[in-house]
Amino acid sequence: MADINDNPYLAHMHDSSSNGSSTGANKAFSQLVPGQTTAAQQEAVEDSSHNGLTGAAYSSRYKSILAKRRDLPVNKQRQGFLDLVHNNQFVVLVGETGSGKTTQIPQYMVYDLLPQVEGKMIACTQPRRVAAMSVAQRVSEEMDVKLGQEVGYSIRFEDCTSSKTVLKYCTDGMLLREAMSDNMLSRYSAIILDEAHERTLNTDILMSLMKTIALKRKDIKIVVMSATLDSEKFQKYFYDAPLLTVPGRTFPVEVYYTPEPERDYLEAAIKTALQIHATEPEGDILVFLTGEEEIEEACRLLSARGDELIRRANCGPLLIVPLYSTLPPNMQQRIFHKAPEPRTPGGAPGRKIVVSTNVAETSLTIDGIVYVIDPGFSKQKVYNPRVRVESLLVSPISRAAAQQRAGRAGRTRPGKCFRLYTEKSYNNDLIEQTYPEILRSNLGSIVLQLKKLGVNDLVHLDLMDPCAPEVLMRALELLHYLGALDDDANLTPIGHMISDFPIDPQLAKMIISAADYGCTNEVLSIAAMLSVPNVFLRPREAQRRADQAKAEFAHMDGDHLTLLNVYHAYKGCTQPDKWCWDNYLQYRSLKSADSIREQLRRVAAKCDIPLVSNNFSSPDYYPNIRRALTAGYFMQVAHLERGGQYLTIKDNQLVLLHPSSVLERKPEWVVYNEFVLTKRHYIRTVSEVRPEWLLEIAPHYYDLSSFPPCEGKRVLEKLALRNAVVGDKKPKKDRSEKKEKKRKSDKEKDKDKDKSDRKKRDKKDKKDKKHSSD
DNA sequence: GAGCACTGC
Repeated sequence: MADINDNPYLAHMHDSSSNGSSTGANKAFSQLVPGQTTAAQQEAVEDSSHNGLTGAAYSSRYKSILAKRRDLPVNKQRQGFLDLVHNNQFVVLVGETGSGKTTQIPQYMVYDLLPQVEGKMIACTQPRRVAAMSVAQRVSEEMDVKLGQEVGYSIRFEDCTSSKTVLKYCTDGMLLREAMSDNMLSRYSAIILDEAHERTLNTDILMSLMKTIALKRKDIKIVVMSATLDSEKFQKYFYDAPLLTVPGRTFPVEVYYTPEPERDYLEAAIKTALQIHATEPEGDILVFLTGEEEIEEACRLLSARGDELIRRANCGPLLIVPLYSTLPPNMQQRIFHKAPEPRTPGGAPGRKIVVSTNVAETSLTIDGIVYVIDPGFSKQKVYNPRVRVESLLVSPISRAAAQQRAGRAGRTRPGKCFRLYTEKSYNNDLIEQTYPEILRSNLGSIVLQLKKLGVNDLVHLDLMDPCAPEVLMRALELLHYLGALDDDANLTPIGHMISDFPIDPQLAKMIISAADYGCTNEVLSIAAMLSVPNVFLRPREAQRRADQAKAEFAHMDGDHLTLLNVYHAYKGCTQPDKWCWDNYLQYRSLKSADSIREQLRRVAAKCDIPLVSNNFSSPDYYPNIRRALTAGYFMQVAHLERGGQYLTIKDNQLVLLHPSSVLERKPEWVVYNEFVLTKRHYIRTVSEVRPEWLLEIAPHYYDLSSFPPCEGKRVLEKLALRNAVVGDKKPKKDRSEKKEKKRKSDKEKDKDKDKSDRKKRDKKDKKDKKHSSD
């Protein structure tokens, strides 16, 4: 291998390590019997002078918080909850906003199961990291312990727990990862799944997993908590589990509908907002729109027309604030600013208008909102398994989402919600619930995780909403081509490794293959850069300057190597935030790429993947990186046809290079990272590849007999023919090719073997699919 | 010659 000093991409590399351990004596809650406590007993322990977990005297703050906790709606049902938990393995709990379920229920479980005595922890999952962190912080205060000791949290990049931890808040993805190495979750005596109504991919998988675990572990308790009244579905799914309903603590919200459908919801939203400002009493406004562009447009119009209103109608001043996730953090902070003061003392009050995407629906809470304007749309992810493309579509929201939006008006006092659609439309056109994510996603990564979790029969996988068989087939097909699954759909050694990486399977395959080409260091950086939101900024007012800045990083072989250049330059600069600003780069994305790279590096090291680089001056330095790309993304290749347009391989989709690509010269063969479906079909993040690599690296996929006719096929055929003629003279073949060859010949042999029914069915499905995609 | 709802490991 090369001298590391030759390679500018490695200048940043350094090791890091962390360690921490501590022990402490616990005093048992001597009068309590695990799994048989009463509310009165629990309260007596809480009321005593000393903390049973730490042995220390309770602080005065503890006592004042305790009084407030006793006042929460959920506390009135403490005994009822304990009765249900004692007599059932599964309990479903529906609690609206303000019920206190997220903070209190896990504590009741601690007092009931006494994890400090029994040696098994209690986990409470959250869909989002911030929630896991902030709730753990709050609960550690309520229990009068130091965060990270008895009460902690565990999220990606941060494990804030210790050997003393008895209650752990974590993201559902984190618990799922843990289950991959401990299939029975044997460290836990209870799992509490919070926000289950959101039906995120990870929650759905966890729920299914909990059913399997519960069958084999009669000692584990499972509480599923949700905020909606859609409880019957949850009860039924969990073997007719009992239900506990806890009222919330919010203010009433009056809902208004438009008498006629609105033709232009953007215009209607702006009009409504200004009308509220002119006629309604003090209180801030929250407007829900679908995306960045729409929001910026609305803010421009609002501020122009607002100014006019202020001049002509003597209204109060306006503070107009856009809100979407890619907005820089300092701009996001503006949502917490106070509404402006009247222009003159005693004049018309000022008002804040927040124009937001869905972030304000669940992730972010803005205090002081009294009026909500809901046009009834949001951008939603949809997955089309036929073309294997996930895309974002503006779609009508569900009734549940509409209720959630309306609820945002009643957090501090009674509010009003203006729906820009008719009541009839609300009742007849909107669906009850948003389709769960699992029905709208590519499942490649999920199927692999399930395999790792020990789920072998995916067809009969017990999900709350079973996914479409075609989506499963697509996932199995992808994993099979990547070499992650064998012909019996069992995990291969490579599959085990891929599943250890918390990224798309193609990306993981790319990293693993990079070892064959001596360039794991570089490919790790590229994989990290591909795992974060777009790093290139292009503000409307500085597009040319932004493009020039980007051109400085451009690599002639394509966008992947351009990303490598950016990452390297980022690591080499002294003032990263300023440097990013000067170069029109998203600092947040680069920082996050850096953490992800470190995580991937650790996983790679754990898998014994050598961390290596080629000699930087070698002519093969860059081609080898692109070979590794090909090893992961050989299924996402496009060929330039004579008409000057690209056709994707096998699917024969007409696509264009995305205008953001640095590739101006249209190479004949390209791999792409992403298929973007908007007004046109684009391929984004694209690099040139050699056709002979395709045949070498993925001969099982580039089996030309199964190819639909196209120009690209003819090129490959000629190439294959030539290879066959000169084949014997070519002594050196790379390792991965040999491996693939062997796999393929095994596959041929396998065809003659006796097969199980399921396997036959799988094969048949595959064949059918091939026909349909022709 | 264009877009990027939102999470998460």
